[in-house]
Amino acid sequence: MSNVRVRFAPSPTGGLHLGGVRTVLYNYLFARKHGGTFVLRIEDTDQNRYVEGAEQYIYDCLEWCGLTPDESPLNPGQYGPYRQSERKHLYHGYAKQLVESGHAYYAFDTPEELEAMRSRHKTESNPTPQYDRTIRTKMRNSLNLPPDEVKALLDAGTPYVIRIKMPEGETVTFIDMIRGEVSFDTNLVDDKVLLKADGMPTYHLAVVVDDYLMKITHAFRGEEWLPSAPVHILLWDYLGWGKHMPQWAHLPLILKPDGHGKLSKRDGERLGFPVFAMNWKDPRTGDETHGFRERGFLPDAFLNILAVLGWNDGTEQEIFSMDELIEKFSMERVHKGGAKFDFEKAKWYNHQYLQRKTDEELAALAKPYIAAQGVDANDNYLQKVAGLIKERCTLLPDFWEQGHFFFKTPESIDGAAIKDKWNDTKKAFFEGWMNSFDNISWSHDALEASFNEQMQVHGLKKGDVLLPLRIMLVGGKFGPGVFDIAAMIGKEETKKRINSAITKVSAS
RNA sequence: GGCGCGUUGGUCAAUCGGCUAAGACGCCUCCCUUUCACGGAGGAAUGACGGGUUCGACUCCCGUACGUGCUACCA
Repeated sequence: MSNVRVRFAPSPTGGLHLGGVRTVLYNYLFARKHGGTFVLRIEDTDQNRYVEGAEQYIYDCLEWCGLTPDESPLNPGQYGPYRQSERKHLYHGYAKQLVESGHAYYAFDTPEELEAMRSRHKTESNPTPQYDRTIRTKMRNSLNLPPDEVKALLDAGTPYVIRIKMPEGETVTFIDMIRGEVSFDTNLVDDKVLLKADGMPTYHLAVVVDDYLMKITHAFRGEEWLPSAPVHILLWDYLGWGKHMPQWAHLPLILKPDGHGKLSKRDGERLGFPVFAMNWKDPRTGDETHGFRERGFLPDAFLNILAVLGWNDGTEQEIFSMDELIEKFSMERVHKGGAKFDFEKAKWYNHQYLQRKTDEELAALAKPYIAAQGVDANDNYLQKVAGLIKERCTLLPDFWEQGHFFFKTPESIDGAAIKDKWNDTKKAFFEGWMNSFDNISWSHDALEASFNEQMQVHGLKKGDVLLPLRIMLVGGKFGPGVFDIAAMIGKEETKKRINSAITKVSAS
């Protein structure tokens, strides 16, 4: 086991976005490839955003994907606790240490005062004034207040936050595994809050403290975190942990297929595709957001889709097994730019994965969808059906869509397509063919042979009766070979469907 | 507005100075199949723009444009 340790650190505020799953995947692949440890840490420092069930939902998603963490709140290692809310007592000391070393300070400004500051300094050219090196001299903080007054305020239990004191005129530079060298001017970064008035750390403090304490060696997160990276880099340094700082990689964003901006769950609902890994029902609003699992995606296909959304191995390979991904993945080959999500290609992947399954596996996968229609098919029959229709199936629910006629008599048939050129000869043909049923073995080949024989008898061609037969049996112009279907559904059912269609066509 | 990051066909993308610019999805045509799908063969479609550097630039540098992210006591 190497010393590589990575972590996925979601905040349990809702469903797990496909971008989040990709971050998990990349963490997982990196850990496996390097024989390291994959940690799941719950970032629940904002109690206002706590959502019932969201944490469990994350576990369920990871389980469905097969991306099980080596250490997590459910399976603690030696670096627990793994929920930040349970680590609350750890952070204050570090924040205080930063104040004492002069890299942070107490700020007593109330939300109202901050609000006032922002509106006071707001101008056309500076629409969002920041609490930065120029503003901090005008606020109520331990940098400006006399020491005894600060002490009095503290002793009186006045609410305060601790802010980082951004240095002046420095350039913070670091090497991102994907982007290479990235640098920031500290004059342009504000004094971020490190410890909130409720005693909880903000992300900025927590991520540094926890990554250090959990001995994280490589930190991967979305590109949206890049602007606050200098704060984290500085914190690692100020806390005296510089040489232990993880290597960073900021992953490109996943964007909307149309329009602009990053992909949100709303886009999925609007464009008709899932954005979350699994269905998520918000307990507060009751709103349900659709997931890939319920849409009928296979977890391995889903993961393959995400793996190549921003990464490729430099060859023409499109389909990768988990073992291949582990072997080939490298952060350096992750694309820098954001990628628009393409649902059509996602479906193509799922179709590919479906084709690679055995009929037995497909039957097991399709069974719940068939059962949901009130059909209790036996496994052997289901397997044969699966083998016959799988090329036509892209998503799991397609097994019913494409194969329902194997289980139930079609409720309605496209009669017009038969009636068009219907005549007594054809009627005689079908009756004659049905009469031959008792004299043949019920198989694809025998059915086809007797069908051809009857065609000769009545002077008909395939084009005259093959399509009508299909419609009689399946209801429309789709499905696998007609004789395969007849062979499967049996003699009585075949006769029943033909007779019913003849009656219907003759009557109208 | 400021700052960061990015920019190869409609989409995902290869290319690490030699390109007549791969491949995949999607689209179109044809073949196979008297259904649909699968499969096969073709096709249309790409380096944002302007300057450098270089024998040579999609590849390196600079600028511009555009896109995107951040700019909370949210993550």
